[in-house]
Amino acid sequence: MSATQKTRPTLQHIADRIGITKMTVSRYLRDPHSVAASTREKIAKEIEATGYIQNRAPAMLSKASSKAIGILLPSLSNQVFARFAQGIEEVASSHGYQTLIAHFGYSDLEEESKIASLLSYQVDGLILTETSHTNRTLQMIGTANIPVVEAMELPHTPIDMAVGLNHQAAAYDVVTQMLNSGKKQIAYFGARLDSRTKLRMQGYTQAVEAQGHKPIYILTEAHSSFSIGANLLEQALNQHSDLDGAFCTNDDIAVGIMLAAQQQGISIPHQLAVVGNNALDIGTVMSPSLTSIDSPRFEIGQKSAELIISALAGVPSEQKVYDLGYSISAGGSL
Amino acid sequence: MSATQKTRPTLQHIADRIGITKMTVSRYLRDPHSVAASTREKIAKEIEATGYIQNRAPAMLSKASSKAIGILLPSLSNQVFARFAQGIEEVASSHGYQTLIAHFGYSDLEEESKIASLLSYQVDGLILTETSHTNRTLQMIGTANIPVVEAMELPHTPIDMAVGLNHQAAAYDVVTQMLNSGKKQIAYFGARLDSRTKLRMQGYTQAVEAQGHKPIYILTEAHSSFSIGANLLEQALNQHSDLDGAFCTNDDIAVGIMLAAQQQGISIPHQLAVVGNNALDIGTVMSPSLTSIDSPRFEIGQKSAELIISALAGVPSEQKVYDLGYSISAGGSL
DNA sequence: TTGTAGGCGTTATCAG
DNA sequence: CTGATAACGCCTACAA
Repeated sequence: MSATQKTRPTLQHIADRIGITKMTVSRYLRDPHSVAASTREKIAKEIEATGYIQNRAPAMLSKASSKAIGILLPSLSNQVFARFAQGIEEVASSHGYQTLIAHFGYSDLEEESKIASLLSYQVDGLILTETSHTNRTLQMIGTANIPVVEAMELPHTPIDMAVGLNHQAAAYDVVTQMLNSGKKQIAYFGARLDSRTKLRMQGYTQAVEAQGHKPIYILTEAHSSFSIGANLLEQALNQHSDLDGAFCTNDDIAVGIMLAAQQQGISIPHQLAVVGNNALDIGTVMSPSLTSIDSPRFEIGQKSAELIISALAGVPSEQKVYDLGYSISAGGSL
Repeated sequence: MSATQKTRPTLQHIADRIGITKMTVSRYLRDPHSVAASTREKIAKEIEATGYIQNRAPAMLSKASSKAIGILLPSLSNQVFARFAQGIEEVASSHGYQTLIAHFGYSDLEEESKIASLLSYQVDGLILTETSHTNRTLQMIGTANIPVVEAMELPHTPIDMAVGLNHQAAAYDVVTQMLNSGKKQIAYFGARLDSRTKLRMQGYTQAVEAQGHKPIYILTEAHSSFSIGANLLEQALNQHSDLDGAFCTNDDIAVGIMLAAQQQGISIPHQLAVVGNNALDIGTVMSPSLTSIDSPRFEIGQKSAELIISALAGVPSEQKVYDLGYSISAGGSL
């Protein structure tokens, strides 16, 4: 902790103390065995003593490469993206890449600003989690000329690559199951109206209309939460007293609905079937447990990182869009 | 989208097309009114057309400044840190600073590696969320010579600055309330044993011992979750059939306990009082609602960012440790 | 095995 | 108002 010097140590500092040139120190850092054993020891000792920290700025300058992948998450408060980020990081770190995380609160403009920021740090690749972008975002990504993966969905015209699942089909499937179980008045509960909420709504609508029912939408612009779920149920019951099913854009809302329903003595699934999305842990401790559409988030993260890294290694993937599927986590709420 | 050039546009490219030097373009970017009106228009047009993206690498090289603040979060799946990050970003962005987020899964070593990474990108300041660090972490921070805030807790010997609250006192207070309400066999439920879990445990222990009771610890190394809460309750009831209170390190565990208890017909709070930490939204939709210790996370984030930015502006704060207090969000579970 | 020269993109400084 | 120059720290390429 004897910080005699005010400035961060550089290769030059280390070299000077030993009486060699910075070039030798640079070589040591990349491959310790490329320098003489005696030199090696001296350098190692000095690096240890000074607490030298690598400086990526020069590499960013000369090669426009930062060994970093930028990750854009819609929100930090949504547990869904934690496993996704872990999948990315597992693959990235095993290939010597760092990850830089930014979040944009489901806002196009905020996404644009965060992407500009990440690009200004010369990230080598980008992993996005929305498929709707501003024109300037698209332009920046175009000029940056780096590999980009849009994760979670399967856009018809991806910017570059995409890894995700068919949310619409998943919704169609499970809503059809609900109908087949005898439910007739199923409402769709959505919040925040991001693109996945809309896709699920489409799948829902197709399923109910296919059986001759009218879709019922209970929507809010608010950020989703457990308490919003509870509020939405109240709103739905006021308008549709014969409601017997709830298909929810996520588990937060689904759990909020279950808890509110049970407090009113509505039995689940007998009087009201509830289905969510994302299969979060909380659904498993509910009674009955929550039926939810599960997605391979960790694997989507892994695959996204693999695609970026392959592209950076000069091996662009032939296939541009990967569908990693979904499963239905069956619970007692349906 | 006519990407004729493969390389990212630079100031030089833009200058060449107009027939001026890059220096003028550089000036324009920092202050558009520092160049002649006619020049200004030409530059603006060209920047718009090329989709120029700022490159921070040279600034990082020459001034060792990146206009970025690094944030280290223990976990992305913990909702607690979302508001905290928002508080930081609100202040940072209003001062022209970006944020770079990394997470370390409550691991010292992972924290060290993420800090090394952030420092290699020349972040101008660091906001940490743990008070236990490896020696190498401390050394790196020392040599980096940048302002550092340890947020959430109130360490006795902060690295530099700290903003947080007294978790131990909060725990003492609320456990004392539990005891005063007539509970005698209160257990502490902890997971993952991070430093805040330990502080709360100390406060709990002091409170129960002050009234002549023996502390009961129900702990797990596992990552906390709703289902872990349910499991821990089962374990606790096996060992202590007369359990009448549960003080939990967080709301995930508390809610898991409440749901599991209610499924067994245990009435809350009559037979079992439950108290959590963090006052998450889910607690408000439980029935009864969850009593929980609430913390000013957004404000902690704001204050942390303010301290960093003041220090960077050359106005170091006299006071090094800020206690932002806590409140008890009263619910029916106590 | 180690050293020297040059360059990456931007900005501070000084000159015109 | 605009231009020329040098510097930041590291790595590639070449030289000894």
